[in-house]
Amino acid sequence: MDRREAVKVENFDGSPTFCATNDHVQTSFPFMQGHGFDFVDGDKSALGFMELLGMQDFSPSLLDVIQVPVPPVQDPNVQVVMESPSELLNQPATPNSSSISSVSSEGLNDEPVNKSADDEVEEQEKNKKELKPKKTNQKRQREPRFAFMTKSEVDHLEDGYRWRKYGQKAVKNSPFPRSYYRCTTASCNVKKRVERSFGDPSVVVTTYEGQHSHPSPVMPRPNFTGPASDPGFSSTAAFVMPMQRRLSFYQQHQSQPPPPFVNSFSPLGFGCNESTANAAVNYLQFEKHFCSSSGSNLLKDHGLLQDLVPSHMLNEE
DNA sequence: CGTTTTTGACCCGCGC
DNA sequence: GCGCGGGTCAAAAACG
Repeated sequence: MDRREAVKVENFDGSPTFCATNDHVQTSFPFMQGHGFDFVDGDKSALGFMELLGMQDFSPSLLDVIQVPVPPVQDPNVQVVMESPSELLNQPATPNSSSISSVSSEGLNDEPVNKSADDEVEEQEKNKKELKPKKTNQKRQREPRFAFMTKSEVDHLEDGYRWRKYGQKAVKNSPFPRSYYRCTTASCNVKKRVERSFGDPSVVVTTYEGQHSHPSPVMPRPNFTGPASDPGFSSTAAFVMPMQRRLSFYQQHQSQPPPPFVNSFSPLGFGCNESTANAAVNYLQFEKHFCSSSGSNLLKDHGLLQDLVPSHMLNEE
């Protein structure tokens, strides 16, 4: 099937969000709204956007697309920047690159360092006395995060990595719970949250936090023929495959070399569910673009979907 | 039997 | 200070 349509999905706060559909899986980027991407139903530019994301050799165009939406009162070099409330929202409305890159580095590169050996011992000693001795003199550090919405009947979309669920919480004002997953790879600190949109229960909102420091553990099956028998794997394949495209995108537009694991990917030429691949491409592209660059583009969310979109974006409508 | 999920309790940040 | 909500822990259960 090649049916595609553009629909509108409501965020938790009721604000509309563009969402393009390709068959039964669709993905949207709420943060685009209000920055030249106020798509409406049937908007052809919206369809083109999704094509850029998932279907064609889109890499340069994708970058352009992302760079176009410059929030008002912001430096043109800074695109859409989402930050944790305690870190950026208190800052003036003229963020500069340095603040962003510093956040990026602390979130992405210093992850294993923020706990010294002394802290480790101290923590263990405290452990005997208290149940959960969290550091009291240090704010909990947040990884860069971004969310995307995917129209799917499956809550937990496969993305090529292995996740272990470590929590589930009821979401305020929503009948659907939020699930918390952590990458099962030992050294990898990536987390993700999965929840269904209250406005449209068919939409799954996936929020990724951090960046994988390892290749996807999922390998293709030799005799894989199609998605019918194993939808989960079809999604997995779809999410792994775009790495090649992702690499070329990175090499063309990033000043620094891609992480080693990107190059370590072997070509995966097996078939996949195209619609799921769209979501996969979307995620991978945006993960790369917003989470791994050294500061030119960094996207963070504030936790929930409404947090993902800066208030000035939401209020622009 | 190892791994993953479930789930209640707990921690933490924030607003009032 | 207190309450609320988000996020995490960890023991027990479930699963393969």
